[in-house]
Amino acid sequence: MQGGIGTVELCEARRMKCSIMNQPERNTLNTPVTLGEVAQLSGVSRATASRALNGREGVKQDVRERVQLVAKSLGYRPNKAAKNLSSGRSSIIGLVMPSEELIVDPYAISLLQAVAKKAEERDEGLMLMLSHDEPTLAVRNTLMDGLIDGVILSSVAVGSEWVEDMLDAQIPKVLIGAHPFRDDIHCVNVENFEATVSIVDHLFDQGLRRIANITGCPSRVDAIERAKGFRVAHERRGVPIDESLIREGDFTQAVACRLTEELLKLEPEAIVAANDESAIGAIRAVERIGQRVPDDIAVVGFDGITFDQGFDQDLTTVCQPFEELAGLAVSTLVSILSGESPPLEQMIAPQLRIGGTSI
Amino acid sequence: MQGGIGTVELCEARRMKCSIMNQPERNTLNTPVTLGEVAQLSGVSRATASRALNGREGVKQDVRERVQLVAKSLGYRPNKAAKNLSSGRSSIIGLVMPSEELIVDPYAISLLQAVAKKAEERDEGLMLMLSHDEPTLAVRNTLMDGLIDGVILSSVAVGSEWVEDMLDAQIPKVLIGAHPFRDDIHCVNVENFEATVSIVDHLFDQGLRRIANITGCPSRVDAIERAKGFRVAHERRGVPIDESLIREGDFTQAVACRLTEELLKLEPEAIVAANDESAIGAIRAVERIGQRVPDDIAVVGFDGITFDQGFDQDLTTVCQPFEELAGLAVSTLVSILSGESPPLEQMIAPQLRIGGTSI
DNA sequence: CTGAAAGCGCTTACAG
DNA sequence: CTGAAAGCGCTTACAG
Repeated sequence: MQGGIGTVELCEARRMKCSIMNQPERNTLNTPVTLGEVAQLSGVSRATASRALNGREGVKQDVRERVQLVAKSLGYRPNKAAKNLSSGRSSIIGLVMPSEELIVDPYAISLLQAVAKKAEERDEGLMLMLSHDEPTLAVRNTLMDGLIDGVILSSVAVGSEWVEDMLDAQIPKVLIGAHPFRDDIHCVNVENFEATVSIVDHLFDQGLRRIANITGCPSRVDAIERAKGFRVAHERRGVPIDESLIREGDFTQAVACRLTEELLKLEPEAIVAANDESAIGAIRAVERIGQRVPDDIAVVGFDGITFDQGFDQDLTTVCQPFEELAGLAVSTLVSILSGESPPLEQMIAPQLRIGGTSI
Repeated sequence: MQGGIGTVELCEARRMKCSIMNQPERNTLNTPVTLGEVAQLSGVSRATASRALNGREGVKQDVRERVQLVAKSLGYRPNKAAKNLSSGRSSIIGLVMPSEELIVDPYAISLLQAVAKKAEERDEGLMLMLSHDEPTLAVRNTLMDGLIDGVILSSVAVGSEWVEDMLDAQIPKVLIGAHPFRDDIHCVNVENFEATVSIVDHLFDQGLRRIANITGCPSRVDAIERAKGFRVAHERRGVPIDESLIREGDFTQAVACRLTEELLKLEPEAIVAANDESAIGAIRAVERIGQRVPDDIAVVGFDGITFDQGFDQDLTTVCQPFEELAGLAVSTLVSILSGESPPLEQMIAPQLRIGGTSI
């Protein structure tokens, strides 16, 4: 360790400082190492140390390396509060989701998990902002408090008042999923439409023609897009649709189960459920009347989370690219915060997974 | 507004300052109001304003009120980074959960939601820390960064290495659920044992005697406690247990479904599932062989989240007091952080909910 | 390429 | 009861 005092001495100095000044106990055992200490031990000023550590240009290579080495060996971790205060960036992003959806919809949970992971990878903190009453206010406040830099929000809530408020609010944001009426908001989205076409095509390929559809909540864009995919797939192949086989679901097992009980009387050969939960509900109904999937009827879903759910059947479905989606959302938000102008809409094509419920 | 300049003038002043100094654009439209501005407009020093706003004693009543009024009318929001830096408290708590559990276990999600709500109510930010590889390290780092003050962790992960590490680490923490071998850690817990006794008693009251049990993961304390409850309930009533009716599950639908298929051959009159997911799996198995719940067999669960899950049956279960649990966890952590010594273990008795699957 | 200095917005002994 | 001042740990023009 060239230049400056040795590690041992500094440690000693720090210990003395602590005991002498009777520092108020911090949350950690040992007082954290500060930039000043790194600088001192590296024999440079705090300014230079800061620049070296933050990859700012204009630092001699050997100096940079020395500082970095010292920082590492000291286990230096920059104090985020100080960094935040002086830089204006907190490096925390908010994840805004409707509180109820989280409970009902495994999709929301998978998304949450993926965003948490990707945020961590980019060294961004993730503040959970489950919206109950006044989410827009809460977000705006948190933003004003300097606690978060911006938010990622799930479009599952698009349509509810608060999301509309939020979209209008001057808050750096990225939507996961699309908004039906607005194209002025950054969003990352999945090809719901084409993916549904391909899963219906898959059923056609099995020789199935009389296909039922349990749609999702009509207020949600993904549901609308999937419903459209169902129709267009038929049109493209010239297969007529029996309108009585199309029923409006709400993405839940319970409703899908009830709807399927009705549908089964019409003897469809397959059921296209708007999501995996609905597919599971459908399968339950089929089993209740003693029939079997896929021998008596094929069932397909959407999302690709049934396996994780501990569901015991190998569902044919479309796998949401959760991690890609989340990664893109995080990086898009970060680039907005950096003053860049990422594309307003970014699409990802999900993957079809053929399972045992359709073959 | 007595003392000091008027609101209009200050606003004017601020606007000028912004435009003249060509302030770097913050994340918000208008530059946030600072303590200095509140103080100036109130005709006091920043020190006094700070004391007044933070409810510190030693401020004349009328001064306090004036400052508070000014702060309110200006929409003052203290900058958290600054507050954090000078006070050493971030007012953010971490919620640590195993990433996988979140996907598999609705219990974890309900807990997450409840903790988010309660943290918000206490004006504590909630940082989500889903643990993948090195959670202890991540938590310790985040703590050292000054980003979080402490953590709440779910005991669903007790037994995994990282939790054990975490428990030993010098991190302010509260466990939700118990730890099998340690009583030196603050935890809030539910009466799993007694609750299970009471739900089995309920089955006895229905005249049922031949009762099966699908347990939870043997590594989890709640599973152990519930399994014990099942046994003790029998002992207390003097009802013999058929050991072949006790099977080890893992809290998932899939496994419970498979186990139930086996159990049904032994013709039990009822199945006590260790959680609602298992109960749902059991019901699926029952329906598959064309039998009905509760006519042919009664099924009960634990957790009380099936209703929200969109499950269409009214399950008899024990309702976890999620909000109480979460509220207690948050307040316990806060009191630890304040240097107080809350009780190490706090128990809550959950409520039995009689549904249509057992009567 | 580097450093001294000012500043981010708050809190808190220390004097009065 | 109140204020001037120092300090929390970092960043960033501004000079050299």
